[in-house]
Amino acid sequence: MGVTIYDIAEQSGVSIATVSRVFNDNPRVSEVTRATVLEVAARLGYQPHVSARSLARRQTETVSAIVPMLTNYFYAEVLKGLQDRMNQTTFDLLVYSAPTLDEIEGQVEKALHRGRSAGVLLFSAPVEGELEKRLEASDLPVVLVDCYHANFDSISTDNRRGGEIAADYFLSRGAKAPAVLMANPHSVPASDRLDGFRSRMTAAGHPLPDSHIQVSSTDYHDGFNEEAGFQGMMALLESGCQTDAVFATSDVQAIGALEALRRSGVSVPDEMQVVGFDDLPIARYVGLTTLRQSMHEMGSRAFELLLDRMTKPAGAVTHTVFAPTLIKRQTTLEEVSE
Amino acid sequence: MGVTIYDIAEQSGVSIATVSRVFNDNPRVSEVTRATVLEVAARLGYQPHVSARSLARRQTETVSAIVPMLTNYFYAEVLKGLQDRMNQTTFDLLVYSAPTLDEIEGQVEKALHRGRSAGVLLFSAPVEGELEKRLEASDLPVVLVDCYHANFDSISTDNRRGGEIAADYFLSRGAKAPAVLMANPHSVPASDRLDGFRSRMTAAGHPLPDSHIQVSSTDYHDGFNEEAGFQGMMALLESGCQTDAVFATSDVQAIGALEALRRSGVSVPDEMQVVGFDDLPIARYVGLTTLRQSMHEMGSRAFELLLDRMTKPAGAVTHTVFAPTLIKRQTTLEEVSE
DNA sequence: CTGAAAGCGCTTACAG
DNA sequence: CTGAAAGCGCTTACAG
Repeated sequence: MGVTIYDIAEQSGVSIATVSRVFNDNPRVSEVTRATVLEVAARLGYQPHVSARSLARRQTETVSAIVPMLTNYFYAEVLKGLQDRMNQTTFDLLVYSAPTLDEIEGQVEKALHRGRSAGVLLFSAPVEGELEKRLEASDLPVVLVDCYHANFDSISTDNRRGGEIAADYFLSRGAKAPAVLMANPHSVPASDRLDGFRSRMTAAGHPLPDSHIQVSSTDYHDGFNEEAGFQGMMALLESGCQTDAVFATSDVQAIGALEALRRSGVSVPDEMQVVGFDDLPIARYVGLTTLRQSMHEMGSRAFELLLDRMTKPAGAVTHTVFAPTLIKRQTTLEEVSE
Repeated sequence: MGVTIYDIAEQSGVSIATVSRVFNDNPRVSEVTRATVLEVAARLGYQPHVSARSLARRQTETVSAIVPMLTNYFYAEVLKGLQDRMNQTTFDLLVYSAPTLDEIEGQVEKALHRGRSAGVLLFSAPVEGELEKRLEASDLPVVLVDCYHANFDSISTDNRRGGEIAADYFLSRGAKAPAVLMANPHSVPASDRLDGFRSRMTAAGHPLPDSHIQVSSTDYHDGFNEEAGFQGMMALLESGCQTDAVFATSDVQAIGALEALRRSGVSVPDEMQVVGFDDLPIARYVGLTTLRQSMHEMGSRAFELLLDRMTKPAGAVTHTVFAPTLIKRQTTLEEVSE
């Protein structure tokens, strides 16, 4: 079948050790033999066998990413950043998906499987209990993305800060009775966004009543979905509370809310201001004011953190936090120049 | 480091061959030794080494997918379908991205690398020239997704039919001067959609003038992006042509177009009807009439085709085509019950 | 600078 | 039902 190192050795008149050295850029090979080996290899279309190489080297060149759901734009974009950075290397990317909490452990188990990958990127997972133990027990490098644990490198957005910015912005624009469209409470990013928002409102003397917090009624994507935003907004409108501003914990929820407002004939931003979170490409096209996350950069940095950890397994644990930035558009402003 | 087959053999008092047989479900092992081997393995936390296994077996349990861009919802959803199906097996998924045509070959080369994967899923790639040769030369199973080549199994949406349905629908609703927001012409799916639409208009005695075809001005995602739809719609409005209906070759383009219409004060659907393609989750929330593709199912079927091909390398080549379905919403209808 | 040899951790005929 | 042995295709000290 495949051309092996033996074929090349034979046709080049050298030993397999020398052929191997050539392909490992070992300097202890004369220029002339290097050239002939390369020439023969090219002629025969030789490629080193991936498995044989990792077995002998005791190390792979693949990285595993475990994400809740590819169809969530946030994960797709972070993975894109990861891939773009990885393309500068020879690493390959294995992608596992774990939509629900109980699936995470199983996928982590796969990713951690002996000989499978050189490192693991775990997305948006609460690292505790069995999962925590499993991760601690492994000697593979692990980087957490969009979540946190003191003992592992992590990278995430400052979600709490995002909530604070949203609250401050509403306050500065004179909102009297803001509400929050909240994803599932067990989602750490969502909770942090809510906490930041709430703390700022309280500090400003406008504590957020529980009735102004609408938790996602549907679990899909952890409550980060259009339907949840739509239903939440509807419930808010029907409850009769005098809400004049809504902070949604994601853009997709905000978009569902905008549709609810449109159908209900509530004008945006006059009667209701809306702020989302993420800054999806589409946000611009529905004129959504939102908090932008640096998704692409999170991906590329995540890979670099993993590389660092491979090099220095015992180095100090590091936590990288990106500040979200407020992007103002028509759901809060009348006039916008873009 | 890791626990090997030797450790288990020793502690179980059997040979490594027997241990191996147990883990390969070989029936030629007595129940009692099987039990003790399993017990010892569990106690030691044994996992077969992935690379060693594939080297010895001369086959891997990973599949490679090469997609243009994860951030494109279509690909994310198809991959989701793929993963869901793969999760019923022990296969893992390697994901490569090739945003531009000239990157495809390089990524295909990686995926085809000796010992890397058991099969390749190639998305939306024009299989011709060097790429075609490379694929033909390989003995790995290949399945094309969202593209076509006579010699390889493929799976795709009947894009031409989608265009026809859109045209028929516009005609039935009395549109006088439809226009098309077209993605990049080198995109085969986009061309097919346009062709179907155009042929039907011509057949009905309303041939589509070139001035009514707005080609994407931006290359991002092959012209399948909001900005392209926005600019295209703007150009159409400014051209002064009496367009009253627009078929966009994707939902994202349609959404950009809707924004352009909103800003220009053109009412939808009264003055302008809009139809997209894909049926993204968001389509429902902007009330977009569109042609739905069975993305998830395409993914799962694609994997099954690959499995079939692994089993029967010489079996007849097969082409699976999904019919798109028209989903009617507010961008063409006044009243909709959802 | 180069080669012979051991080893990476499995699988799989071949005997028994 | 079980074991000894060869082999998968590399890498890497160890000699020279």
